[in-house]
Amino acid sequence: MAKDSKERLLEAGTKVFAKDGFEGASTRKIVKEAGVNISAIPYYFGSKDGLYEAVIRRIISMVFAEQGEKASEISAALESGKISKERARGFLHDLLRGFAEFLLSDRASPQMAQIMVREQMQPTVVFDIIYKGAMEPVHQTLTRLVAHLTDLPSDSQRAILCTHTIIGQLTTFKTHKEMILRRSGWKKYSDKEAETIIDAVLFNTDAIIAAHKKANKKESLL
Amino acid sequence: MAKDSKERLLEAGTKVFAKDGFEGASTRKIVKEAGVNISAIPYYFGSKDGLYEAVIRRIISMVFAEQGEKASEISAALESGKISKERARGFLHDLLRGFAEFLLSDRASPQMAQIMVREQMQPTVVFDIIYKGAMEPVHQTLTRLVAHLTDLPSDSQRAILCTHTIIGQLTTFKTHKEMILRRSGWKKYSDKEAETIIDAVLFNTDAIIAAHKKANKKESLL
DNA sequence: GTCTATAGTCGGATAGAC
DNA sequence: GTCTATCCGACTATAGAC
Repeated sequence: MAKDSKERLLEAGTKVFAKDGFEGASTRKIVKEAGVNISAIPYYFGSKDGLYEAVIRRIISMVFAEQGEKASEISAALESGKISKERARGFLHDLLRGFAEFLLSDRASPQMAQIMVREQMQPTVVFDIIYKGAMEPVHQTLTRLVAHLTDLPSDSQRAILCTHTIIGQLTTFKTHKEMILRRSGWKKYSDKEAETIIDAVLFNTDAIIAAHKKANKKESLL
Repeated sequence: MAKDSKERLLEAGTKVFAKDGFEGASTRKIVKEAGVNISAIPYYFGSKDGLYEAVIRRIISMVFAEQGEKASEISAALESGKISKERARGFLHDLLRGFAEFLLSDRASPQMAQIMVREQMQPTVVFDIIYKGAMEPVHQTLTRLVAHLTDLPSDSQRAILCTHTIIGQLTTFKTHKEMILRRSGWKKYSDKEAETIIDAVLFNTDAIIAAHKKANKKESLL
C-alpha cells in the first residue's frame, strides 16, 4: 500500500538519520530498514533531502506534543494575569526538568543532537522547522518566566541572554558529554546522574535569578 | 621537497577540515588546496584518517600554546601556596574571558566546533588527543579555581559539575549560535556582542560561586 | 505503486613509471 | 618523492517494464 511505504520510510528514516546523521545515513540503509524499494524515496519525497525534511517535521511534531504544549499553557497563564513568583519559579523548574530529562535520556540520540548542533552552526532550511516548531516557543516561555522572576522586561536583552545561559548549563551535558563523563568518573547518565545534574542546574538557576533581580533592583533605584 | 609537501598538506588539511568537517572534506580538495599530488596523502600520512589525526594534533599544540600554558601557570600557583580569593577570582575571569574570546571569534570555525561536538558525543581516537592536550588541563584548572573560591574540595563532584555548568554557559553561544542570534536580533558576534556575552557569563559565574560558597558553609556548620 | 537495472558521480587508495 | 592512470566501492537518482 502507498500509505504504508511512506510511513515505513518515515519511521526508518527517523531511526537511521538519528543513528548515522544525514551524511552517514544512506538511502540504501534506510530502504533496507523500511523494507521498501529504493525508488520509493524519490517517488514519495522527491529526494533524500526531502525525506530528511519530512523526518525532521515528524520529530518536531512529536517533541512539541511533549514539551511545547506545556510551554504554551504557561505562556497563556503569564499573559492572562499576574502569577505569583512562587508559581513562576515552579513553572521554570518544571520546564527545565522536563527538558533535562529528555536531553539526558536515550530518546535524545547523540546523532540527533549533532544534527541540531550542525543546524545551529550552519543552518539549512531544516533549521527553520526546528526553530519555529520547538525551540522558539520554549525559549520564549523560559524568557518570560525569567523576566517575571527578575522583574526585567521580557523582551530585554538581559532576560534573553540570562535565559540562554541557563539553558546552556543543561545542553552542555549533551554536547560535551564525554568530557563530563571523564571528569566526573561516571560511565553514563542513568537516573541518578540525571538527578544530580538537574539539582545542580536548578540550584544555579535560582542563584543567577536572585543575583539578576538584586542587580536590577539596584539599578532601578538610581 | 619532502618536508614541504607534508607541511603543505597539514596546512591545507587544517583549512579544509575546519571548513567542511571530516566527511565533507575530500582528499581531492585538500591536495588541490595544498598544490600537491593526491598520492602524497597515503604516502605521508597513510590515509585520510592519518592526515586528520595529524591535523588535530597540530591544532591542539597551537591552542595549547595560547590557552593551556596560562592554565598551567595558574595551577602551579594554586599548588605552590595559598592565593587570595580575590586573585583566584581574577584568574578565573581571565581564563573564562580568554576562552570566550577564542570561542566567539572567527578563529574557532563552526566546522571545528562541530568536530569537537561530534567527538564528544561519539568519541574516536581523536577525542583522546583533544581531551588530554587541551580540555583536561583547562577544565582541571578551572575546577581548582572554583573549588578554591567555594571552599569545596577540588576533586569533589560538586566542584566539577559547577565548573562544567559555568563552561556550558559559554559554549552554548557557539553550539546554539543560530538560536541566540535569532532571539537576540544580532547579526553576528562582533566585539560588542562578545563583550556583552562575557559580561553576562562572568556575572552569573560570580552569582553561582557565591551561592555555592554560602550553601557549603551552611552544610559545614551542621 | 512497485520493481529491476543502470546511469552517472564521487570517494579513497594503489600500481607502477619516472 | 612525485607523478599519471586506474581500480573499486558507494552513493543518489532515473528510465522504463510490470
